[in-house]
Amino acid sequence: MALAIGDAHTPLTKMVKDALRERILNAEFEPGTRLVEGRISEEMGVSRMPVREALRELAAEGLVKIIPRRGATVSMPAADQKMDLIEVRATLEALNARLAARRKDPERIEELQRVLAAGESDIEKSDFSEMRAHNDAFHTALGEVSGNVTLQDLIRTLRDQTAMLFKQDDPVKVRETWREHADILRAVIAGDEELAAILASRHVYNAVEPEQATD
Amino acid sequence: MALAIGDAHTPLTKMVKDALRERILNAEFEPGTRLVEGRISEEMGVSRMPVREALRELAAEGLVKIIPRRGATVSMPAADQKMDLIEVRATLEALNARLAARRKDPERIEELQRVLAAGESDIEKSDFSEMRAHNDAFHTALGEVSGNVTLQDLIRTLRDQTAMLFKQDDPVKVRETWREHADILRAVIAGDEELAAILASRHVYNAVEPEQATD
DNA sequence: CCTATTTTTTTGGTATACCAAATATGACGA
DNA sequence: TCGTCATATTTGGTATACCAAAAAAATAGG
Repeated sequence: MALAIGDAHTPLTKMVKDALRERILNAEFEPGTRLVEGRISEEMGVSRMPVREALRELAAEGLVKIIPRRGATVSMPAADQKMDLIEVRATLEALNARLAARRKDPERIEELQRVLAAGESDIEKSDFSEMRAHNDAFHTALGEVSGNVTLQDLIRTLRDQTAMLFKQDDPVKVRETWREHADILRAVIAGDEELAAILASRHVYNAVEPEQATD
Repeated sequence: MALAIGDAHTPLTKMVKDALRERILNAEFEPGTRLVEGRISEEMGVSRMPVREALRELAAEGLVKIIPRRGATVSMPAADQKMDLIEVRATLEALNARLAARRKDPERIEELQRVLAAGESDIEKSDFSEMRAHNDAFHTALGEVSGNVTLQDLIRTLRDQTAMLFKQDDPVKVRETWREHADILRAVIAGDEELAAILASRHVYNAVEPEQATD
């Protein structure tokens, strides 16, 4: 009993969450499986509270579905929701780019250029983990150029929700990705709202839709 | 001690939340005021748990800001965030209408027409509370026509966040609102994505910006 | 074999109580 | 007066324990 990974001092909620997430992603728990609080808490040797919390958070991430009075079940993310997510995210990223092109705050733009350069140098070094960080940084910075905090929050949430569904770091694709970043930034600097919006939207579809669509 | 409104059997969390919300909206608590869990729970005669929960929910609504290890403070929504919210909501409502016009599920459309008729009859009867319910129903139904659940969720959240900031039921405006609903529905039925999107977007600006909105 | 009823599980919601870590506050000495 | 250290508060996180309402499972009846 008790969690296999007994890192004292990391919140139990997080441990429970990670454990569940892994099992879900490993298909150890198939979609539709009921996740009974009591059972999990017993199995992991924690009280129900951190389990509840973990389930809630997983629900926010989209891995679990909670129906009132029915409890939590493993939800099959991908498939049906996948296109929905992409559609929404593309739309918001487009709005974001449009606003960025409209406001184009000089300082933030500089920051963007810095991140862009960093990302491009990561490609040379094939440093994927740095690249991922810079990718996030680029999108974050772009969000800051637009200046719309609400929008940023939503996009971040959507990014979290799609993150694990479509993650992959194909060397070819990565190069493509940063080329697109450069294009978007160029459009933003030029103040071409329409172009920036279109490029940003397309960027989402490209990054997220590998080759073989599961749907 | 204890909540003034002692409705047994309504969750304490909700009572706490409502009480806090009211005081915040009444400016009894000014923006920036610290909301100390212990103090509130004592004052209202409940334990800290429902207070925490209430604060979290209020944070989700945007009335309160929670900074890690710093606790909750009253945030001043409106002003700066207002346009952000509207911008995002308008964009998403536009996407929603666009998708609705694309898929136009016959059954849902019927539902929409029913709600539209109900809303229009509310106008005759000047039944504002019914009207508000039908207004929600209309938007919900429109969301269902589009078929994008993710989108629906986001829009609902945004609607919640804007609800109390811009609420008003002016008899004249109300008539306008339902005329716009009719226009949107017409565009959806006609399958005119572009028009539906534009009308839906404008609808948000109109409903939310008392004077007028020509963006 | 299917349905109605009873029993057992679960979920939600809450109280109470600790504790460690982080923050706020106040007193103190430079 | 100012920076620093000690002390008091708070927040987060968790355990444990109840309870009512709702759902699921088991059982009785037709």
